[in-house]
Amino acid sequence: MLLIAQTNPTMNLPIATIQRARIARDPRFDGLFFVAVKTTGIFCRPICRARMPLEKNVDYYASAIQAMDQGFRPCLMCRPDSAPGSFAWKGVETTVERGVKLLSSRLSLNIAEISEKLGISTRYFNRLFEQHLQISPKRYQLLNRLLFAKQLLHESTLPIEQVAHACGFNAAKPLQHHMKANTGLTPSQIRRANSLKGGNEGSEIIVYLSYRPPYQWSHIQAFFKLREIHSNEFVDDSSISKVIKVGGQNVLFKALHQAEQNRFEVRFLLSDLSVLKGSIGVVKKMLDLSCDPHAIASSLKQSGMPESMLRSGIRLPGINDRFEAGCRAIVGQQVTVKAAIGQLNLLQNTLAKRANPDDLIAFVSPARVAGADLSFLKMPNARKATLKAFAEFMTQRPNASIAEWLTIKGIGTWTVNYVNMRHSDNPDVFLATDLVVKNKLKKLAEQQVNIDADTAAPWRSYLTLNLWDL
DNA sequence: GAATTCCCCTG
DNA sequence: CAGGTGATATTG
Repeated sequence: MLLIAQTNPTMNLPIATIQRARIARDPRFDGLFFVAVKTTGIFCRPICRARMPLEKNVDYYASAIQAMDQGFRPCLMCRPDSAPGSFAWKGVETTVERGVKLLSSRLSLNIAEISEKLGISTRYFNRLFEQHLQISPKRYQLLNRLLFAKQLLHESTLPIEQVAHACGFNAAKPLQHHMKANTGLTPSQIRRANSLKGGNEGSEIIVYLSYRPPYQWSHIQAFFKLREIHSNEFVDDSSISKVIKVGGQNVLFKALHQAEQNRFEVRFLLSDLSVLKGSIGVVKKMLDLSCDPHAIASSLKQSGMPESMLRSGIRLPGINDRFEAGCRAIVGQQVTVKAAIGQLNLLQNTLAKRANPDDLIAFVSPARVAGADLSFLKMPNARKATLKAFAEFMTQRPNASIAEWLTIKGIGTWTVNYVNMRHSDNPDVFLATDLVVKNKLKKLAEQQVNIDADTAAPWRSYLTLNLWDL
């Protein structure tokens, strides 16, 4: 028997395909249909590791909601009730992924603290890590620390003692010891190859971050300038400054573009060196410094994008903070960039007052927005409610996956995709439903220019960006 | 490496 | 519904 409702357009699959997908536990069908077992009253995802039920005992549903409506309860192993893309949904893979991320961005945390953040025992974390990456977390962390130390020795003038602290060591000694043991060189030998001049004035730390040219600074500069939130960031012709939150701390940075050297000179103002690595990561992400412009350009050409329209060296302007990204997306629904940014500035100015009009301060916190009366904003009431619900959600579950935001009323696929494009590390987000993108594609089609978005994979974010004016 | 948890089948 | 089987994830 087949109980798939026609309400789900993806569900026009032949029954034989569904059956085969189930037997094979084919992950490509995960989320497209659900398997309900009549004998137990439990429903699962096609990938569920549980014992395979007999064909005569199963019903198929297009959605978890439908299965639950029919009286089935979600399986405790495969969690068909969780949102696709969430941590619970993706399981072990994301745990390792998050572990790697934490390990390489928070150098001062030990393995026990990381495991705790992941919600698993250190024992299991060790095993998973070893299993997937063939290296222990401890060793991975050490090499990461040394790599970062080497970078700082080369690309900053930070004293060695402070380099050690920035890498999660308690003192210079252990850094010297491990560096010598693993690279054959001591930190001061590495430092000697550094030709950078100038000290670190006060508590300011200067780091030089290079990129692969070409880099179209004018585009990313204009993009950020147009979306500037005045008390949080400052954009001028050659630099961008912003207060970011890293590891619970506020960090001010100023990234100055130095086109001749293909790099940015980045100055950080931070109270604790342990967040330096994370801060550098944020800047790299915002300015898209790791991208390979040549690979992207050739892939965009394949999609049918005319050479004349292709902006060489275009970068994806990133947003590191998830709450900020969500706010920008929600407020930006269905309105011009200008209108949206006006409201964001109003939000920031009303709820996050600065002591001194020249100071830069952090973006308003979720708690502040959740607790505020938002009637001062000029936007539809429904959108204000969404913004507030989103802020509440973020105070409760700041680490929930972005896909889970879909459960909030007023947050749909466009909003989630926009956030994914600007915040996630996946460069393959195509905003097919975006109004500007649609209009542009239509206009191009009228001029006999047909763009096949799929062939731009895995760089479809850049295709989207190229279709926007700014 | 054992114990636990969870699922599905059969009687 | 109870009892038994098999399989995987996770822990101590």
